Parts: sequence; structure tokens; C-alpha cells
Amino acid sequence: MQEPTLLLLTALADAPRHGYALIQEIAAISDGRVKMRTGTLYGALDRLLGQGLIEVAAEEVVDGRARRTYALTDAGRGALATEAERLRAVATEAERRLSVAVVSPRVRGAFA
Amino acid sequence: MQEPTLLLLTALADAPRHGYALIQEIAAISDGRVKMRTGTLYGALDRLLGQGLIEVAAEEVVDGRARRTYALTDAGRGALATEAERLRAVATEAERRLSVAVVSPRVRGAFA
DNA sequence: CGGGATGTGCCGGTCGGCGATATATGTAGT
DNA sequence: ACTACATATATCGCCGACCGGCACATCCCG
Repeated sequence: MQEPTLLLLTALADAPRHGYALIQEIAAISDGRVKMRTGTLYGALDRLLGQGLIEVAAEEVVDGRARRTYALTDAGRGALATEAERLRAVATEAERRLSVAVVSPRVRGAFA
Repeated sequence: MQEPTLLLLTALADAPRHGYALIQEIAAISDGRVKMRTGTLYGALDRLLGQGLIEVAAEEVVDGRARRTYALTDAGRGALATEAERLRAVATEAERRLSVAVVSPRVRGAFA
């Protein structure tokens, strides 16, 4: 699972949302750094529907505009929890290794 | 940056290693779950060299076999640290949202 | 002498992300 | 009335990363 997909699931984790709201939510989560395009969004949505990680929670017409609301399934919640835990583990390991890195001779000299 | 790439940088974070050793190190990090293929490895290595995140630390011949050892550059260490922090943030947000999720009516009934 | 571990490298397929584009309606400004 | 922007959904083709498979070479063990 790649990051845009993970962000999508994260944006659905606390409450069901429709496509356009997801784009905004992801921008908010990432402090404006990630601007998901509709190409990425609807492709990922289709894929996640096929994988059973999300489902269509509602289809309604608001102000003349169709709106389809998606929600995480139990499987989606599980997948997100697993993925989050795995990523945290990798991040922790990366940081641990950086901190115990073999100090280069040049830098080691600073402690001599 | 994708996960195989992140794993590669992580495997190089504590000490320089050569290609084959990286495959084994990544398997160890992931508890045997990730078996990186050579196609992925050398492709990523080339890319990371081009990006200046890693460098060739040594080229030697051991037991008649050529061995090329790679090491993280300062830029690579920085990129890995940044990436690890970002991933941790996403993982934390995902877990937070899962925990504060709107409880569905069906489940909410269990608390009534 | 065959098989497995060590070691590097290429090639083609596949899949996900991305930019571009299209369509349609509501709202606000001029 | 016209324009522009936000809301909202959807498709298409390109590209880059990943991956499986293959090739090549040496060393060690049975």
C-alpha cells in the first residue's frame, strides 16, 4: 500500500466522507502539503472498493450535485491499523539505526 | 519515496553494506516478510546514487567475487530522518482517528 | 558433479500515481 | 448578464517504481 492510499484510509478513519471532502481532508491532515488529484482519488477509491476496504455509505443529491459518501469497512479499519503499526515500526527502526550509526573518523575526532 | 526504497536507506543507516548484504538485512529488519529482489535492489540503488542519497563506499574483490559497498550520504541521512518523521506522523494520525471514530449505531448499542 | 549460497546485473510486465481534461451546478462579484 | 471560482464526479494516457524472471560467475559442501 502506498502513501496516497494510506492517507485516503486515514481521512476516512474518523468519519465517512465523499470524494471532494477527502481531497480537502487530506490537504488538512498533511498541513497543505499533499494535494491529491482526482485521478489518484477515484482510481484509488475504485481499487479500495474492489478490495473491500471501503464501501459506499450513501448516494444522495445535494444542491443538484450528486454526492457519493464512502466509509471504511471493518476490513479497512483492520488494514489501516496494521499498516500504521508497520510504518511506525519501520520509522522507529530507521531512527534507531541513524542514532547508533558508526561515527565516521572525521566526526569522531570531535570527541577526542 | 516508496517503502522498498525506505527499507534500503534504513538498512544502510547504521553501517555501509553491499547489495547482497542489503537483501539479507532488509529480510532481517522486516522479520523475514520482505524479500527484496535484485531487480528492485539494483534499480533503486542506481536511482539513489543519481539522487545523491547514497554513494559507493568501496569496490573490492572478495574470494574472486566483485563486491560494491554502498553508504548513506549526509543528504541520505537527512532524507531518511525526514521520511521517518513524516511516516510516524501519518501513522500517529491514523491511529488517533481510528480511536476517536464515530461509533456506529449498532456498536453504540453495546454501551446503552 | 550437482546444488545452494554469494554476488552483480538486465529486461519486460504490471500497477499505482499524476496531470490533463471533461461535465455540471451553485455562489459571488462586477 | 457575464465571469470566475468552489463544489463534485469521472476518464484517459503517461511515467516511474516495483517485481519476477533470467543470466552470469565463483565458492563451498556433500
